[in-house]
Amino acid sequence: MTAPAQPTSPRRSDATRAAILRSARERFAADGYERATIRAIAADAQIDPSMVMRYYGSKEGLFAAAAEFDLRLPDLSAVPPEQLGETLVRHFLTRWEGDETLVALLRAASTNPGAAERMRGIFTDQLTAAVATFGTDPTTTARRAGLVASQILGLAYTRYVVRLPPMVDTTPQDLVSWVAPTLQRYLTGTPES
Amino acid sequence: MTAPAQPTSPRRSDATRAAILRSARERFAADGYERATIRAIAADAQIDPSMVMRYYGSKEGLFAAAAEFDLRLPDLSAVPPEQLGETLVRHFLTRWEGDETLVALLRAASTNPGAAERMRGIFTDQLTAAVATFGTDPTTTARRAGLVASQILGLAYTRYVVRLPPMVDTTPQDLVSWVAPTLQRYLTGTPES
DNA sequence: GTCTATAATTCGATAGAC
DNA sequence: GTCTATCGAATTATAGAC
Repeated sequence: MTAPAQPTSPRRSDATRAAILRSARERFAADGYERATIRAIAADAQIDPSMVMRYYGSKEGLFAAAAEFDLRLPDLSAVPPEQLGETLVRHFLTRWEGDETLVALLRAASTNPGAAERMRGIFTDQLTAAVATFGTDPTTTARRAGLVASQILGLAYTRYVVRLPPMVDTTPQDLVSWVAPTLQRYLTGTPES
Repeated sequence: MTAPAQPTSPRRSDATRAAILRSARERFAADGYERATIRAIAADAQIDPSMVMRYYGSKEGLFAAAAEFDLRLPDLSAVPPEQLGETLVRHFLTRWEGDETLVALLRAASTNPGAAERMRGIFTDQLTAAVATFGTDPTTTARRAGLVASQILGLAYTRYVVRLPPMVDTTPQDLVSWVAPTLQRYLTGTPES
């Protein structure tokens, strides 16, 4: 994959593929899966619509490529136990403030079954794995991860998708201080606490 | 509106209108705004597609009628202050377990600007008004309502839309005990608490 | 590799017979 | 009030010229 040993092939137009993916993420994030059209994506990337089909086969294939997403969760076992909540909120806010892929996935997962499946996979695999790295009762791991996902995705949904005014106007710092204790309890606490 | 003084008009086929609305809510809830077609809704209601247009004018008009939604929030000023969180979570869970209108709105708001506007209106007006009924600093009311909305909608999104396994499998009782303290703090607490 | 032309569907909406 | 027939527009996807 990353072995350009020959100076003869600087990849003719890999730039085109990258441009398509950028435009696709923008459109999918802004309009959702069905309203984002291949024609519009191609126009944004200033290429011909048929190129999209040639490179990615179908609209589903394009989405699958554009919605590849890694939460890039930090190693939670290296975090002081009482800072887990704060670490997580801060990570998520910075992670998706600069990358609209998650917003695209969030919007698409509302109506597209394949996107919903991918969303389940990401949060089930990546988040559950991260939660499992520090020592709580293994039988509660999945539930703790689910609760964290509910608050994290609710934050993203209200701030980036529906754009509720109070959630849009609040600074990342304030959001962190309000939401961190919630995640902290979901991760390490008990219901009644 | 509600003055059927004449026994002569039992409304010929108001039943048809009601059947259309029921099917519309089902389809909008299951498929979102753009995938839910007038043809499919009419088929579900076992009527002709043109009837939908005749009664509701357009697809947007149909959605507007089908997505009419009242959160039916209880009078929070009559609730013991320390039970506010629990009261709210329990209310929301029962409210939308038996009514798919909110799920329809949740899905549609992801891609349809009009539905998003309605969602903003519902949570800005109804929820903010309810939060304002008990005595906290008025300048924090909007933010508290926004935070509550983020957790409540995140709960609905993960449980009913994306259907994350741990969120689907958890009983309403357990969800209440986990989420109630979160809302309690958003409503009456401080960030650091 | 890039683009034109178009096939094949599908949808919202309209007109008009009965 | 209800239904048939259809229009016009938009979409994904394909075939093939250059």
